[in-house]
Amino acid sequence: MTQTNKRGRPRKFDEDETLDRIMQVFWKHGYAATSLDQIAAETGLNRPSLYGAFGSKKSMFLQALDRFSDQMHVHLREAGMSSKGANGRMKAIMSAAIDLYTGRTRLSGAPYGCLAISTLPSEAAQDPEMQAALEKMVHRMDKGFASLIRYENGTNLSELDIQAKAQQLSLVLHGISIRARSGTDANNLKQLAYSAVDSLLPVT
Amino acid sequence: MTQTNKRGRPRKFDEDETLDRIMQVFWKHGYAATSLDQIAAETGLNRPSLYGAFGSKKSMFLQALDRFSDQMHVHLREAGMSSKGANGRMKAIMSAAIDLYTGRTRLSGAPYGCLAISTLPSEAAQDPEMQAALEKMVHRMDKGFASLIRYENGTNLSELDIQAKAQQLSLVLHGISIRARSGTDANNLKQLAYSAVDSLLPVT
DNA sequence: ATTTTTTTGTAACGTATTGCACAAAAATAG
DNA sequence: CTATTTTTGTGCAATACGTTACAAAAAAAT
Repeated sequence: MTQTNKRGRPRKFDEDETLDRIMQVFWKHGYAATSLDQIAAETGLNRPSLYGAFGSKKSMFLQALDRFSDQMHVHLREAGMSSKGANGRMKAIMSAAIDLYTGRTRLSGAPYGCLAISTLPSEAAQDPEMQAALEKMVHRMDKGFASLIRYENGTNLSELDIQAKAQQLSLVLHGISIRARSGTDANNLKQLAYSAVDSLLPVT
Repeated sequence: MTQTNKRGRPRKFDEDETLDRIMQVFWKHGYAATSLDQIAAETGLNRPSLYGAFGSKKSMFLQALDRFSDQMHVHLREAGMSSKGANGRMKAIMSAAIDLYTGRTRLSGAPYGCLAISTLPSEAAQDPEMQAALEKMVHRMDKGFASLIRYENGTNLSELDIQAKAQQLSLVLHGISIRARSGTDANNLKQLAYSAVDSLLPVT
């Protein structure tokens, strides 16, 4: 198996746990306004150790982003399983996303919105890698919503309509992330999200 | 009238034109990643002159933001006058906003999305003034859309529904700003926006 | 012409930044 | 026990940052 006993001096920290803390710092302050000193203070490591484990600042950020994306998708997928029908499942997903965005989840400690939507746009115009990361996040969400609609669809919608509706739902969720970051409370956001779901995926 | 002849040495630059250039720099790079040296290079002024005219970096940014907000509202209001009916006017507004977000306007030179939505979220969590600025931008858009719907409404919608629909439309436009920043082209965004308008404000 | 007021531009200050060099420390391998 | 490998932590290098001081310059006022 994965031989965990390597040669040299053992690490003092857990890589995943540290990456979670790194994620929190970027989530709060954004990319540019976060310094490696802040990260070092928050994780308990010093800069050279961070460097050795995660590479440059940008590499740290992109790794934290990947981790966020994966954890968010697990979180939303679980929420979507708790209901039946496109409308109900999508509302459950929206509710879970809003809980995440407003700091009501183990994963998120404060109402910081979506890590990607809150931090990437300000970097995207000056760095193609950041723009690509943003595009990837958006498309991943589109794909997830499309596959849900496709699965629940009673052959009523064309593939084009499915993808259009999925993009509409992503749009709404991104707007909700902005509003979460601006201070709107969770109940208010859920009302908004639910009526958007009702108009896009009526209960029939 | 406003006596433009003041006592001391005259300014070498036009304040409004300079603020427009400052706006462009923040628009592209965001707040934190923009340095005063960049602004100085782009405006042709040196840092002390910038300081004298606009105050601190944050003060510069907030002034550029106010200017953007005003110019955008003029731009959208004009677009909304060119059509009739809630559906048509809102589509015209969406189209104008997307032109602005994708750099097809005199005001915007590149597909940088909305200045506020692209830059403020990453600062909002660590600075209450930035969060307040974001909230103000969002609410101003809500109010504008609500007043259009209210004006065009045939007494069919309650005041609560009007405000809900206005918030939905803001939500959609904010999501579109994100997508513009991620590289989606204008035609694609307009299709998205138009079908959102159709589902929220049907032609009856 | 002299004074007054304002802007300009150089220069500096103090701090914060990313990234790295290097020796000490801590583990395994032989 | 010795050699090898990896991590740790101190410290530093080189630069970039926002902001302010200050003297020269340029206009109006007296």
